[in-house]
Amino acid sequence: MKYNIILDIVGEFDLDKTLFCGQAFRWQQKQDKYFAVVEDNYVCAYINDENKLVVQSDKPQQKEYWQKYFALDQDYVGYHNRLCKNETLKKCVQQASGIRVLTQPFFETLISFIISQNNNIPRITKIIDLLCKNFGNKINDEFYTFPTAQVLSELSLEDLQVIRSGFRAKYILDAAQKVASGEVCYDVLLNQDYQDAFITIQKIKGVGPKVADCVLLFSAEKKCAFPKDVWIKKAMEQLFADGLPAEAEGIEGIAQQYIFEYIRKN
DNA sequence: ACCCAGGCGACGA
DNA sequence: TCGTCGCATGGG
Repeated sequence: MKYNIILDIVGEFDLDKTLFCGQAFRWQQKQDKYFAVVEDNYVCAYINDENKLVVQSDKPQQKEYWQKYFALDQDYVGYHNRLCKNETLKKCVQQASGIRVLTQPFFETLISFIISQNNNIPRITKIIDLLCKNFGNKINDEFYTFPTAQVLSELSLEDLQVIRSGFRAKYILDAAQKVASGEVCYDVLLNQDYQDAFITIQKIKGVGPKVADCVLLFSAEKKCAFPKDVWIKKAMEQLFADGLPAEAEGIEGIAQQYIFEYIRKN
């Protein structure tokens, strides 16, 4: 780990919850440190005794990249205050305080949430792990890069059989082909507003409203994306029968993380 | 043996 | 356009 970056934390920040609340699938905890491969960089992250986030890595990376990745460039004090004006949202925020919405690499996020459909988290993690070990680049005995769209786009369904992803394999190939060809492009999604990006990403087979919102929220910086899975639908019935409160307007995705964590615990 | 899992596409009305 | 159903696989 040659490179060392130290980031200031403003507002609530819970690294453990943020990495293991179901938005990311490739972080591993060892004692009080967390390890992963992000892009092609082997990374270790931890909170030091001055409550700063330390990010160590094998390759150089801009400080701004990690601020955005860990959402330390966002006004979470402001989000927090706004959401807590609503009593029900306040309960969710307090239960799940410190969770942040990461900004993760696009292709990895896209494929990960395609794999997540009609699936459970242990198996999602296992399939992603097999995908990286079979088609990514080796960093060390445990860690591999996430395979590129180019590499996956050249595979056949039989090649992909080793990851045991079932009916999702054909969706993975379609996503890889459309990203590799440029038909679906991250920079375009970033520049589109939410509504247009929501339509664009669903051109990929196996990407419906839920997966689209996950990719837009967890990678393409659309804070108003509001992924509606079975848990959130349950929460909406129980807690927000009249729809999301006005306090969440524009930051529905931030609220979603708190609500998701709350409903799963209760 | 069954049931379900951060959904989606195909199909019929 | 809307509701229903099958889908690969593995763990409980």
